[in-house]
Amino acid sequence: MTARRRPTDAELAILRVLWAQGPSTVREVAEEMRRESAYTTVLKLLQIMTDKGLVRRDESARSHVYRAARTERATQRQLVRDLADRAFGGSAGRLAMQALAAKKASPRELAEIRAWLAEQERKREGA
Amino acid sequence: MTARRRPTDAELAILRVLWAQGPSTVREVAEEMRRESAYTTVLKLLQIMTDKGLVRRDESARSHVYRAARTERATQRQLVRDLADRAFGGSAGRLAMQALAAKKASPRELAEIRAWLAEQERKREGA
DNA sequence: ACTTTTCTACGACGGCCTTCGTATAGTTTG
DNA sequence: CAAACTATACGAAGGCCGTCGTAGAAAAGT
Repeated sequence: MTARRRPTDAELAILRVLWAQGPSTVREVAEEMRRESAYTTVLKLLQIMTDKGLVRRDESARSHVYRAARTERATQRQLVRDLADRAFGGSAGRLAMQALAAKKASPRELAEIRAWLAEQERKREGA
Repeated sequence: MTARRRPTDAELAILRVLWAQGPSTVREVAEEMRRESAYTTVLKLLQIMTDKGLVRRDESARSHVYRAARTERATQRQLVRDLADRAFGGSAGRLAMQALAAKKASPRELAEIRAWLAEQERKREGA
């Protein structure tokens, strides 16, 4: 069974680059992170992440090309669920409330939430 | 400069007990966690957490009494902010959206969100 | 008093994370 | 071709985490 372990901080930092840039070589990732980590550190991490299944590696060229194995969204969901379990008694809803309370929302976010709310109510009526 | 580090998994598990039960002795915490950790493990963790400032210790009795140094709410906020930074480009709003998407909300949560939304709009009008 | 129980303190181990240096091999360039 | 460059692989070090055993003091029970 694939008991999913959550990505570590350094792994997440690399995934962020991969999501933003799309499939990349070690050099491309390292270049983007040159303030944070040396080239060989990024390489090593990517190798480990390959073993863990966090990224996929295309070895057809000499410079291997890495891509995230899971989408940003899927990973976010995993992390949210994980945090909900660890600190919110499993309630993603309470987590959401805290997140809202923590920050003023942009108009765009406000609109999204309004839309989401409307949909929830529609579902409720429908049922 | 209290560069706050986030509590580890085991530390958070202990904090959860402390928040739920209020100030407790090692035994009381360990009893609640007997499925997870041995007595001395809980003890050691609490000692480390004392050094880190995560809990406060009252040594006036032979059995020391520990209490969480920060409220559950404050810690939740910290964790939310941390996750937002690491996986949502710093946007707690986007984190909230993901959390909402991940789960059907209860009527109670729905009501809270409606209230929150109304308040946001009131603020916006006022400004 | 002595034995048993109940504490805290401490040390140590194994594991994982992150770091980077070095080795080695393939590629480009003068 | 030889030198310089660029890749991957690998090993090792240092740090923190979580685990628990053991020692030894204090208290309670008999």
